[in-house]
Amino acid sequence: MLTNTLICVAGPTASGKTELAIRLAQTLGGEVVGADSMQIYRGMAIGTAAPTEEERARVPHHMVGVSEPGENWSAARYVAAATPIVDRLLAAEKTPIVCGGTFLWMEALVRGLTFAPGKSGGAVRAQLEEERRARGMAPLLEELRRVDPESFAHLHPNDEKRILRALEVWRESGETISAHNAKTAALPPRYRSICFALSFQDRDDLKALIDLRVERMVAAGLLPELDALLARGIPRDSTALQAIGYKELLAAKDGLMTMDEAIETVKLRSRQYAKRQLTWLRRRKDIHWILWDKTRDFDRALSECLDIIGRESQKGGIRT
RNA sequence: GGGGGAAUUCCAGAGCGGCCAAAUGGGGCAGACUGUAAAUCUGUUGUCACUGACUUCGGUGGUUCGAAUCCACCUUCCCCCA
Repeated sequence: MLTNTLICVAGPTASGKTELAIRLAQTLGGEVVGADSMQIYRGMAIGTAAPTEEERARVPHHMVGVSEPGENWSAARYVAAATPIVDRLLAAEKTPIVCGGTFLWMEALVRGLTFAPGKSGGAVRAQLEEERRARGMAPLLEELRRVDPESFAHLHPNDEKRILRALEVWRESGETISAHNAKTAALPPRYRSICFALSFQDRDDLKALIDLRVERMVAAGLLPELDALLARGIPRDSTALQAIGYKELLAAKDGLMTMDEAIETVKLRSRQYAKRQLTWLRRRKDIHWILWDKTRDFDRALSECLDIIGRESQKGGIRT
């Protein structure tokens, strides 16, 4: 059992994170801490492929299905909520198995990122949005160039979201986001961690599994699940209904496409999402890849992980 | 059976004598990512010996200095009248 280290289980959607995390938790005497921006919501189990009742009965899960879908989460809020849980587990000598598809959240938790001030939905942000509506991006871009030339240099002019964010941080704190990020990047990670990423050797196998899983979601009642959310009055523009699967079926309900087209779109968007996840993970050089050959063999994956954990422990610093 | 229309690069779809390896969108591939991240943004996408050359726009043959663009025939598809 590891007592001062957490294990991360990453990988693109449908790669088998949930099952591997549970097996690791069972073997190491740990508990699963979700790191997923959509599985965090209640009532979206089918569409987000969240761990089932049976799976959750095998080992305790945290940060999964804990929020009303109408709420808005962010990486910062997630870190604030998950850190005490991780600390509590470590204090109880249980290994936190951090598992999920939102790698920004996962990394922020492990590294202990402190985000620059300014919360989404704040007054400064509203002001910025208003200025953009009134005068367009050009003056804002010019302000960024003046105020934070470093961010200006590496942000693409079309990347409005990040430009607004950079200005928000500046106006709110008087510190540039580039200075803040440089500062936090230099900090040592809050937790020692060993990270695994699951994927398939051949991406076509991943794609096939994603397609299959979407079909299963539909068969399992994705549409009724969406209807239930709508019946509960979850706003259509909420973060939760931006989730792949829900937004496409919603479009079909609105008559923008047929249900079959919507389902095909869900498959497509899921594949594209998986690709983005892989891009994110590829730049992490400290990650241990576990690659499936055609089918997912969890016995083999588990023993591979345990070998790696054993080797990493030998390197020192990790108490077992 | 008669009349009309269309065939373009992975897909859709512009182009309608030279500025076309061919707009644009989609998809693919690659990348970025520090408070919405299942989001958002970027690059690239005929081949090669890649600031140049070569092969493409249903097929064959013509007209022309020059054709994806014009003509003839052929093939396939669509529509209308029977």
